[in-house]
Amino acid sequence: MTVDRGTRPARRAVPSSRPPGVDLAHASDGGEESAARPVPEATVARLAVYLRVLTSLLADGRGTVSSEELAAAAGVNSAKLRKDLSLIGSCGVRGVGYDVSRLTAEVEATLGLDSPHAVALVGVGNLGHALAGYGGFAQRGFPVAALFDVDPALVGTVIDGVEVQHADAIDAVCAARGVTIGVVATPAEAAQRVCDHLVSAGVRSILNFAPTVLSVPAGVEVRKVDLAVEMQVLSFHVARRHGTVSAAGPAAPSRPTPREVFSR
Amino acid sequence: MTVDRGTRPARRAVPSSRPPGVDLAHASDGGEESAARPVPEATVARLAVYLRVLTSLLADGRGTVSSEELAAAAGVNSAKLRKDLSLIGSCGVRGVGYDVSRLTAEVEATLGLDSPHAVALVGVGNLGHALAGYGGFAQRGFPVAALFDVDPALVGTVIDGVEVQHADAIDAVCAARGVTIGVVATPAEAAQRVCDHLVSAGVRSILNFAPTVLSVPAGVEVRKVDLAVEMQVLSFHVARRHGTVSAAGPAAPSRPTPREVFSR
DNA sequence: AGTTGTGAAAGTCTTCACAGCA
DNA sequence: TGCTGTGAAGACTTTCACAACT
Repeated sequence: MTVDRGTRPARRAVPSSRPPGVDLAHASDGGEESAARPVPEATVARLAVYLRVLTSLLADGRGTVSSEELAAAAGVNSAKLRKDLSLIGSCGVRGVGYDVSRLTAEVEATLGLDSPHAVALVGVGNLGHALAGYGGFAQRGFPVAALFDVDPALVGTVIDGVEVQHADAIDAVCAARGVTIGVVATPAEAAQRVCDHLVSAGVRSILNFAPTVLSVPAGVEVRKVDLAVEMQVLSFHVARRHGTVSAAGPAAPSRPTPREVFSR
Repeated sequence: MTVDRGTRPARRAVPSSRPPGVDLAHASDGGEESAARPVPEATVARLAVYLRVLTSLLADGRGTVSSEELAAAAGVNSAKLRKDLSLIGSCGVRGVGYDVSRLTAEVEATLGLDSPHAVALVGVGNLGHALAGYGGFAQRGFPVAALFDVDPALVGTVIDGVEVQHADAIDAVCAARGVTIGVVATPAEAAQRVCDHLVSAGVRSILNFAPTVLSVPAGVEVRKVDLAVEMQVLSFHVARRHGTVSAAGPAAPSRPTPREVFSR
C-alpha cells in the first residue's frame, strides 16, 4: 500500500541543522530535560513490525533475542534494526542480545500503546464492514468505539456490539467517546466531508481508505491505504518482467484494453 | 499502511554508478536501443496516484493540466511531479501544460496497465471476502480470476461470479488461468505456505495482507499491507500529541493496558 | 507571460564496518 | 568470543531555482 504519509505541512521552512524525525520528549507540562531524541518516520513504521515479532517471541517464552534473529524475522537488515532500537533508547546487552519482555515494553511505550485509542470507523460498506468485524483492531488495543454511515439501511444495525449511527452524529459522538483515531472507508466523494467532521470533533489521526487526498489542518496526521495503487505498483513490476518466466505460459495473451475507471 | 516493498534481494553488490530505480526497456526479445531509463520505486507509487487524478480530469473533459494543478490534486509538490513525469519520458508543452489524455495513456503504459492482470485471491475470510466483492479490482483492470480458501463451508460458494476453490488447487488453477498477481488474505500461519504455492504456479507479484513477512525467491515482488502497523503509527503520533488538544476533553483517561495480541 | 524540464543542492534513510563492552 | 551501539560513507529522494521553450 502506498503509505503516503498524508499532508505533512509546515516543515519546509526549517533549514535544518539537526537530524530529522519526530521529537520524542513527551512535551509534558513540566519542562524537564527535554533532550528530545528524534525518531525518524521510517523507524516508527518498523517498530510496529518488530513489536509483532517480539510478541510472538514473548508468547514462546523466549528470554532474549539477537539483533540478527529479530531482524531476520522482521524482514530487515540487522544494522538497521540496531539503529532503530538505539534511537528509542533501548539497551541490549553486548554479547547477549535484547531482553524480549523489556524491549517489548519499550517499543509499546514508544508507540503510545500504553493506553488504548478509541477508534471511529466511518463508512460501513463493503470494506468498512469487514474492518468493523475485523477483530484485530480491538485485540491490538484499538477498540472500535463508534461506527457511522449515511445509508438508512445500515444506520441502527449493530456490528460486533457497536451500533451504526448516522454520519451527522460524528462530531458529537466522537467528542463524547474520546475518539482519537478515525478510519475513513467511504466512497471518495464523501471522504473530505467526513474527514472535516472528524477533525472538528478533535480527531488528530486518520487512516484513509478512500481514493482521495484528504486535506487537513496542520497537526492532523493522515495515512492513506490505497489498494488500487498497490495493485498498480505490482502491475508495473509484472510488466518489467521481474524475474523471467518460469512455470505457466508467458502469462495471459493480450486482451481488450482496460481503463482506469475509478474505485470503491 | 506500511508499504514494505518486501524482499528486495540481490541488489547489494552493485557499487552503483548510475541512478537507481527500475530499468525500463521492455527487455523485448529484439535488443533494440535499450537506453533503459530507470524509474525510481518512489515514482512508480506516485504514478498510480497521478493516474487516478488524470482519469477524473479526463472524465470531466479537461484537455490539459498544469503540473501545479495536477500536483495539488495528487497531494505532492509540483517539482516532484514534473520530475516524475519527465522520468517516464512524457512531454508536456511549456507554457501550456500536459495533454490529459496523452499523459493518461503514457502513465498507463508505464504501469503496465495496457492489458489486464488476472488476480488470485487466497483467503476468503472477513477481509478477503470484502476484497473479493470490492469491485474496484475488476473495474481497474485487475479482474479476480480465482478465489481460494480451505474452509469447507466456503469452498464451492460463489462470490461475484467466481467460485471459491480449495487452496490445494492453487498451483493448477493459477497456472491455467494465467494469474499474474496473487493476494494473500489468510491468517498469518497459512500465509507462507500459500505464498509458496502461488510462486510455484508462476505468480511473480504478491500483495500480502497477512501479518507476516513472506520469504520469496529473487524476482518475486511482495508488497505488504498491515492495518495494525498503520494504526500503531497513528498511535505514535497521537502520543506525541501532534497538534495540541482542541475540542473534546484531553481524550479518554487511562484504562487497562492493552497488549499486542496478534492480528488478521 | 506562463509553464515545463532539469542540474545542482539539500535532506533523509540505509548500510558498512568496527570500537567497545559483557 | 559474541553481539550491541554508532560514526562515517553511501544510496536514494526531495526541493530549489532557473534556463529553455511556446
